[in-house]
Amino acid sequence: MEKVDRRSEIIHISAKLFRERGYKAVSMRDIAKSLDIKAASLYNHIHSKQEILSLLIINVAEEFTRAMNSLQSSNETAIESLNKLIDFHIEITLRDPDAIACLNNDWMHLDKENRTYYVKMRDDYEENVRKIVKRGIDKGEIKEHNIEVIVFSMLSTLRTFYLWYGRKMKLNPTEFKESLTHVLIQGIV
Amino acid sequence: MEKVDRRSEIIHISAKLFRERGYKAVSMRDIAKSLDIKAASLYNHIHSKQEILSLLIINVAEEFTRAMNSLQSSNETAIESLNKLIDFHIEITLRDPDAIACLNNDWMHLDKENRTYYVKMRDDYEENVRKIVKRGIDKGEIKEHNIEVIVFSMLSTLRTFYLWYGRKMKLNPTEFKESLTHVLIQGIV
DNA sequence: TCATTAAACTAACAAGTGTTAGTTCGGAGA
DNA sequence: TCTCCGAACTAACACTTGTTAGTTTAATGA
Repeated sequence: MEKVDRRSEIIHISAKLFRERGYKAVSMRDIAKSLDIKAASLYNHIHSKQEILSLLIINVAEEFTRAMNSLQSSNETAIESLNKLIDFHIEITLRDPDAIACLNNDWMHLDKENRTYYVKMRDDYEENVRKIVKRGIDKGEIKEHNIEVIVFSMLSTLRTFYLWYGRKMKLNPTEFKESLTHVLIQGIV
Repeated sequence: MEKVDRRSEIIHISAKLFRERGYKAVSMRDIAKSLDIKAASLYNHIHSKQEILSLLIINVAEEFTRAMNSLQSSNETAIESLNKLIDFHIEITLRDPDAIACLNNDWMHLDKENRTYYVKMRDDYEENVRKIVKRGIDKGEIKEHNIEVIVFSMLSTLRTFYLWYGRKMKLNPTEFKESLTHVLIQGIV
């Protein structure tokens, strides 16, 4: 009954291995061995190693882009927007931490076409966060600090969340979300 | 007069390449080509590719450890300690961003011995930050949030600082330091 | 001037890389 | 029962990897 198709199995196990060692350090034979088959058999299900990487990275990047766009449309306060931003970062990270690790660490190994596409999405994403913060400052919701510093500190934390959750953190997602939001927005003093 | 020895040249150019593509994706022939020599010639100056990586990572890791230890001894407030922490993170990052990139992304490619040593240093380091935050909470300097969330948010930001500085940030180090300290400690609202 | 030496070179190695071609095999549908 | 066909296999390919051995070269110091 547990009929999950091989293709998804390959992609999931690859994500796990790429996360542990990085794309370049994982060979097709490594992936195959994890599934108890031979490397050549992988090609019955996927076209290339590169395809696995693009699937992993582009899918999750598009997911972030969609989440960001759905934020854009509503007209709420900047702080409300940032709250939702934190929200979906946590949600996506919990759903697929391995893919996020790949995105963070191996995007430069995408082929030219996908790399360009990814970098465009990333830049647009950051620009949107910048706009939210700017809006908050203009309306007096956010203190007048350097925008770049705020954006950078927030995104650094959210992007490397996958490294921390489950390691030392015993909170459930809801508690964690609340705690993180406070720390990122109200500060610690 | 510009007599910098080859060994340091090799290490610096390697750091730059490792940062761009990752340790596994950079070959000895790549490093050699950057210096306009052949791969075999590298071995007149270094013992192995692995040696380059350990030098880069262990040196900067020890630098962080030393900075942390010098913090330990003084008896100042937790906030003052965190201020100094931010300080030397910025300072070390500005001095050697490439080595920090290697440390962040390629530590898992260290040989067993150095990997164990590095992980020990990293864990001790995090534990020390945790202690500072705990001290701050106990003395009422820091709000009673989940310690792990505070430590994680702070270290994530400081560790990925190398990715941001120089890209969009036009501030000089002093201005930047002030801005970052405010954001990390007082929050943004 | 001659011996020494650091640092470059060429050539080669064994192992590992992603990938393709062609084959085998067992189960599903006619 | 026979025919397909997906999914595994073996074998091999062309190329890249880190590294070693042995050689050349140009500069230095006696």
